Amino acid sequence: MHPFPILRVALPVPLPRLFDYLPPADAKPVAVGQRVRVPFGPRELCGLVIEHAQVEPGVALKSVLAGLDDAPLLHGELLASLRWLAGYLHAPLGEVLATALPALLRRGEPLPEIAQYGWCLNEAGHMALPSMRAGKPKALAQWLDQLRDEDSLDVEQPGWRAALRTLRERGLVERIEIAADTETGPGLRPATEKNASPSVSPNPEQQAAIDAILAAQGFAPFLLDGVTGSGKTEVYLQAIAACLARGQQALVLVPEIGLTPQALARFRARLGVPVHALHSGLNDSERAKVWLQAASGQARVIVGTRSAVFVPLPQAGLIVIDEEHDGSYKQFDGIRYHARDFALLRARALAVPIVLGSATPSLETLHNARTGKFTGLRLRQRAGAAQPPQVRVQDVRKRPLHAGLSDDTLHAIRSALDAGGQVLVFRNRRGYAPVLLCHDCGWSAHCPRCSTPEKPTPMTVHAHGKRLQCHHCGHRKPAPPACPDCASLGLQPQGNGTERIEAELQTRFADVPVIRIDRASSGHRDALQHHFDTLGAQPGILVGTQMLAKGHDLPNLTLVVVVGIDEGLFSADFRSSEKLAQLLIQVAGRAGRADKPGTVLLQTHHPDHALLNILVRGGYHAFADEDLALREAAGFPPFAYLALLRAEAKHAEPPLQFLQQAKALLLPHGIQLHGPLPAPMPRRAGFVRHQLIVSSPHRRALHAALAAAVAVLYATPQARRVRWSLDVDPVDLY
DNA sequence: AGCACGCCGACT
DNA sequence: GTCGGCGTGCTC
Repeated sequence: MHPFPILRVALPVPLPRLFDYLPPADAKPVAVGQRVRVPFGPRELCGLVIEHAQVEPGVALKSVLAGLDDAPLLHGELLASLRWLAGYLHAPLGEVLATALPALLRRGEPLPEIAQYGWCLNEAGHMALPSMRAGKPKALAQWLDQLRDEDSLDVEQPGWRAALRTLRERGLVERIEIAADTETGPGLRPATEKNASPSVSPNPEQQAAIDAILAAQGFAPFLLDGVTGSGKTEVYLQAIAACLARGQQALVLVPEIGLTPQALARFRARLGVPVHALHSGLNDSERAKVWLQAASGQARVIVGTRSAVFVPLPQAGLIVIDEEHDGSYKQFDGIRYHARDFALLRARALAVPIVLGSATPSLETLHNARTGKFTGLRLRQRAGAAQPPQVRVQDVRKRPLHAGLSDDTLHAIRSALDAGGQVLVFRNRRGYAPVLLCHDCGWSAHCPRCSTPEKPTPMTVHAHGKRLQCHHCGHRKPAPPACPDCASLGLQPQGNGTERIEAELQTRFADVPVIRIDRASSGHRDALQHHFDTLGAQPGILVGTQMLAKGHDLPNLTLVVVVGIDEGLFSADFRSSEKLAQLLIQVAGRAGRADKPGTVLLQTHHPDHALLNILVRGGYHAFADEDLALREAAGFPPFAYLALLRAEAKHAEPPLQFLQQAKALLLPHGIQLHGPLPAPMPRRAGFVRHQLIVSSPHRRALHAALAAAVAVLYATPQARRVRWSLDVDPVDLY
């Protein structure tokens, strides 16, 4: 038989290959990048055509049922970058594409309408205009003497709704679809001097950073390294404005917690063009629209969280990653991509500058800046001449503690409140107490689904001692009234979570509001904002976890208390000290304003700990020097490349067998292997977990080995008996 | 991952 | 006598 044309299709199944189909019966040509509906076993799936090929069929091919789009959905740079990503993560292309596409489009649904509409006076309107009474409708009618973009109404004509309704009822205006090249009056598109609010004049450091970014040609990675309040956003804004002025698109990635309505409002006000937000608050249809608006070039500025790194940028001019060290850029399940790293790849492919901003850059990024791969830009001045906070390490050994707080700390809180200030108490443990212990026999409450005889996982006490909850699997149950082992009534919550600290502070400082901020108390961003709004500028205390480390402005924050960092000082993971240092610097950066210097109080039982002292005396960069040296000596990133192969199942044998086989496959490639070993959390939600760490000082060697092994692993029968995953460049080894 | 086919326990 | 448990096999 002669070879004949076929379509190679990526499908959302965990199989590392493409599937071949005959063109659809209707004989309409299907281009690469178009979605197709195909039969797959007993079901139908939506896939994406990746290649055309001339192939001698080894098997009888089925036909594509239908092409779903008139034009390719993915093409050019984005399609090429996603193909690269699938290779880099050793993941099936179909799954990578399913992760990258908005859910609506991945399901094969029709493209939502994204046409933009404008309003203008019709003939009757032009006739009626001179004789209209003065007022809102007349003012709007005058403005609508030329076609105006619908989006610009909000900005240019506040309170337009009632006026527009009046004009419509009188039949004086009409709504017209705006084609991409239609001329519109000075509305929001394109940017104009008129509606972009004037920029603050940058200080010399900011100006130098802006100049460097604007002078860049083609791919140019920058690290914008500046402390809190040093004005990184101003640099982003000016770089974006310049990008818009060239008629290009800008993509801005922000951490999950950073995409606040205020931040968006600031971008909108300053840039004078619509800013398209892409975050978890949007529904499927809204997400798909923003994605398609980016693809069409209508969306000029896209601000989004991790998954926004997948928007098409046909006229790309700039990518910005704010708080580039933030952990939320890495996806921890499914396709484990790192949005910062993928953004760097895309910037290279798109030949545009990319700005990574942080007060506490990841050690990878810092290393890249030091070796000259990235251009380092420093901002050292705090805006408005704000003083850096004073940091005090407080030795609490042998001191009495009240819900974990020392007398000195309580006094400091009292003084700060009396001076009209606000206080933030930071503790990285949720709940009331981390452990429930029997004072008589030593029994303690453990999670039945996450514990092993060797490694029991305690359940955290919640709801003032009434409930137990496992923070690893979410398992909940009522706290027992008596010890299950000895029937003693002497069950005591041990240790202090945010809930207990809140209770303690409420009784001691009954005259001010005490507000707790953690995952349990503020489920969504609006609740979080509400908490900050209720406090306003009055004296008060905020108690919370990581969520407090950044984001919302507290106008009068003068004291930050950090409790319970000692666990973090001795954690075994190679990245735990980096994370702790970043957290401490970020939390500390929130203290103090122009006229009110801030104080940071670190309570610790290890006042002599080396990391703590380097950090307090020398700041983040001194810490980074030290930690980078340790990483180099120990052969950890950024001086080596890692991958983590994990497997879990109800019983221990299948994961071990699977990883043993993986080890046998990887061994001949001369890379370093560590394991298989029980995972640091050896059981979770009833699953036994093992892992194999794969590393090499050479990226190419690591990937060659992984590629060879993974191909076999997908086909092995052992793989069916476990849930397994490969994490390339794992952020930590947990 | 789904989904079907295929062989062994407690229910109408 | 059946409904259904999940083992294993396949998907162009």
